[in-house]
Amino acid sequence: MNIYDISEKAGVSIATVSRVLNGNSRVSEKTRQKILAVMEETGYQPNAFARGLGLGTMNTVGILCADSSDAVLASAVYYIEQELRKYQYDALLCCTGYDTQVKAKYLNLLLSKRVDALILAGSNFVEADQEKNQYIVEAAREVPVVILNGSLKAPNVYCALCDDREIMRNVTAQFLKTTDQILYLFRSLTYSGRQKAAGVRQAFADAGKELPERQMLQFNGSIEETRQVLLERFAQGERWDVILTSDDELAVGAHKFARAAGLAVPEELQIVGYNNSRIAICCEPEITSIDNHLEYCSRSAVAMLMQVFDGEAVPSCMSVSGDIMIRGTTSGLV
Amino acid sequence: MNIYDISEKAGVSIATVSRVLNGNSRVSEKTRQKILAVMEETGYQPNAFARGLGLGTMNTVGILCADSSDAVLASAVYYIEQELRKYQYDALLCCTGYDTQVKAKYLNLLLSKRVDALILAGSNFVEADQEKNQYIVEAAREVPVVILNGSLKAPNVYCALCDDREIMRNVTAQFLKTTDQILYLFRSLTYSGRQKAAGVRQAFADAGKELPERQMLQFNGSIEETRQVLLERFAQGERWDVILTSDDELAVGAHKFARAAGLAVPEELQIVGYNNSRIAICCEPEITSIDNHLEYCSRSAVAMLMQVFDGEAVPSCMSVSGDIMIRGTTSGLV
DNA sequence: TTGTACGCGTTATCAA
DNA sequence: TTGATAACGCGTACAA
Repeated sequence: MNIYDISEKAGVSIATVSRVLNGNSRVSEKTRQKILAVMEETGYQPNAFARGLGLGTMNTVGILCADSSDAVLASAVYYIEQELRKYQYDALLCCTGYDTQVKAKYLNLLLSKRVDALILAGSNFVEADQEKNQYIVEAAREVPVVILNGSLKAPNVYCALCDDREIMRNVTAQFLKTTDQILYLFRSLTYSGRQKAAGVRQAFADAGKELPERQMLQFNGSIEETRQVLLERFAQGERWDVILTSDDELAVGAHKFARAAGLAVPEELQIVGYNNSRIAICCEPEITSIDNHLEYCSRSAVAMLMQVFDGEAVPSCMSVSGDIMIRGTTSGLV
Repeated sequence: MNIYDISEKAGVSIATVSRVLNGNSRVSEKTRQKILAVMEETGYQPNAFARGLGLGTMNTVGILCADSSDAVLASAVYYIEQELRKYQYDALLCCTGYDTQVKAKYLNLLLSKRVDALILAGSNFVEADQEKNQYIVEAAREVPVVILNGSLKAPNVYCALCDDREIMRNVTAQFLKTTDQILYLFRSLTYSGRQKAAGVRQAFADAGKELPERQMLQFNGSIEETRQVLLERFAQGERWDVILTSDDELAVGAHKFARAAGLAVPEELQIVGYNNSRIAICCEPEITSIDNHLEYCSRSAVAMLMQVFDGEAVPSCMSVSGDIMIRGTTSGLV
């Protein structure tokens, strides 16, 4: 059932059918009704591919993310998809993993499907080595690229992110008033990973101190493994009053470590998570966590994109504050 | 840059270009190289819409899920997307929410985009009232429909699921050897929700007992709210030796209730979760949970679909056992 | 091995 | 307000 069949049954030309289909041009009410009736009775649906061919778009946006089963990324994908749909865009989802080569490959795959834009969800897309970001810059020559939780200056690239650096500086500074036995436990040096670490360092610098190497611990493992690695360090004599983390999983690991080491939380050890995710409230006491306003950023990212589509002037970067959700694992925060 | 430009620059016809593009028909090595060179230097990419129009497919599968930020559904979506990509299919993601009307609307939206198949992720898609499933049956007249964690008998509908009923019967039966003070705490009566409840009931029936109404508690709230509602019941004098739940969030709520009520776990109260998800291991003691093999089912669902595409004979339903992951919140399970 | 010509189902332009 | 017709870019019989 195509547009010719409809035009024939309705006794009009395909041009007229197309007109009522798209509702822009003027058609007499009588013929419009006639055509609508025929469409109804035949259950006609226009062919999306032909439409795409003619218009050069199928109203589709590609979402790239490393791993949509990760709680944070899953939420981001969800918010993005919801927001896109409000504007009648479909979401083509592509999980890339963390390898740059693979990311580039999949990005180009989506591009070859003629998506109208790309949204890169997650700070892992922007690497410190600018060479490795080149594929993003090139993609932006084809379609607008929006990066969630990452910053990259290039034409046609837009970013929406949280000021991770400032909130980490803030939190660290608060603790530094009473102690500098602070461990910063982080998973990776993605874009926001680097910002967070910089915030911690800056707080130390502002206090006229320097963050000792051994108080920065990079660890990318499960909750159980995190607990283990902290226990080992503890056994070797290391002591901390505060553990800051770059995500809530690590904080849960620290929480379990505290329990295993017999340390009272927050009296003997304070713990701060990041992302304010669901698992932060699964422990007792519940974990104080930094809210990076993922939903707000995600929706804003889409909103920015729509403005770009509309040809409006859009800032290349939008940033929101991180805010502290104070719960039971801290006593020294405001 | 289209196929005509390439053919012109290479001094051949578009047919030949198309042939090297698709690599099926025979082309002399010399002209193939020539054409490839031109493609390379011009950065030519065939137009996916035109291709879709001609072939009637863009190798896209629609994934419907109520809420891709839900941990379980997010994992399902992830596994499905990964598996689809192995077979060179793209995933069009659509989050529908839990309203049947909306689900039907979005399903038809995806259909209008000419997806090659639909995958319905999550047991909430199959309702008890068959009337409400009619839109799925109709969709299956257009394209194959695969349901993950739901069962629906209809032409061109395929299901991959876990035998929730049997494992719940099994677990309940084990506890019934020593006590019948068992509370079954569940969130909703989706397809698998109904199966789980039936399993609990059957175990009671097999033991010659009947599950009292007050030992079935339907509750759809947050962890904190779950804790509250159990505390209220406890305050009213209700006592349980075991709390079985339909998902790990509810189990965490029960866990927090136990702590608040001063009940030792598992000595005074045993708790069983469902889904074997990440949050089951965030508490202390960690929560015994039923593994419904979501990854296996998800990948199998896609595999089934590919076989349907290939015209192979495929069973309309595939089922796997649920298995118990025994952890610290139980003592009476094997 | 290669080329010609048509079909796929729209949208849009230009006349009428 | 309508209709005829040319794009859109590709795949593929059929012919050479």
